[in-house]
Formats: sequence, structure tokens, C-alpha cells
Amino acid sequence: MTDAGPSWTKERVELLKRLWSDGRSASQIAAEIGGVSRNAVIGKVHRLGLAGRAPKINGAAAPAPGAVRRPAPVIEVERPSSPAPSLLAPPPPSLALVRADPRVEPEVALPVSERVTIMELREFMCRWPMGDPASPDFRFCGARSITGLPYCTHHARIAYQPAAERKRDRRVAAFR
DNA sequence: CCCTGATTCGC
DNA sequence: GCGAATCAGG
Repeated sequence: MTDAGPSWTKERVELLKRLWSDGRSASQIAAEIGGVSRNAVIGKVHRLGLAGRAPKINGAAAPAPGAVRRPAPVIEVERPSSPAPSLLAPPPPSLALVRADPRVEPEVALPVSERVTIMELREFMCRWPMGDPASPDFRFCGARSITGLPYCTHHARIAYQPAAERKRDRRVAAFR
């Protein structure tokens, strides 16, 4: 049998559906399935009618031939309320600070199981840097981040400290 | 510039 | 039906 090449077999389509509904990006799916480009994946997804998982306020997704496409549906479903006003502005964890902070050093005590590389880092993952960025061992926390925040519960507490607590640990930032 | 999905259109 | 090219947004 001359196999003209791995087309969209049942198995591949099922895998595609599974990965797509699982929230994987088209490029990731393409890489995992193999033999197809992300465009192929997207094209197939559309032909299967899987695209657009949020057609709530839609209805204008019908671009007339030759007409300029619409901006996009855009549905904003967020707003978990930001940190309490009593907190200082969320300071991005300076790498220097991270290494200087004694409370952050016990990396071995933390659930290192979820550390991820920058390539594996996803929107919902904790972006707390771990280790030396110059080192190949550099990773991000990767734990499930708090909705609306870039960090997990553990690191969010470090990043978003009340004024009083910050004052107490002011020495930590003495590196400046 | 990297990524994302969306759409078009020649094959 | 397929997917590269292209578009549009983040």
C-alpha cells in the first residue's frame, strides 16, 4: 500500500480534538502530532468546527468577500479583583532580590516538581524565577498561578507584601 | 520579535 | 479537503 503520507486519519483527528479542547496551542499540537504545521492544525480545527471557543457575543464573524475583517469578538471574562489596596504595588521579583531574600532560598523545600523552562511556561503558570537566569538550570516555578496574578499562592505572598511586613524585611532589599 | 488564532485561496 | 500565505491581535 502506497501511503501517500500521514493525512488526517481518525486517530490524528481525535488527538487533535483532544489536544485542542485541552487548551494546547496550534503550534504545540502540530509539534506533538508531527508532520503538520500549525497552520495545518488551525485549518483542520476550523474545518472541524472546533475554532472559536467563545462565540458568545459574536455574530459578526461573517467577513464579506473582499471586505476588511472585523477586529475580533473579544470577550473579556476576568476581573478576580486585584490585591487589596492596603498592599504596596506589586513589585516584580527582582532576580537580585530573590537571591538575597533568605525566605526564598529554601528552593529544595518547595515543590520543585513543577519547575518549568521558559518554553514550557504558560499563562496560568507561576512566573517566579528560580535559579540563575544565566544557568541552563534556570526555571520558573510553574505551579498553578492565582487567577489574575502571575504567581502561585506561595510566591504571590512574597511578591505582594503588606507595607508593615515589607518594612520589617526592609533589610532584604538592602542590596540597593 | 515572539507568539496566538483567523481567514483566504490556489492546489 | 488541505495548508501556506497572509492577516490581525497580544
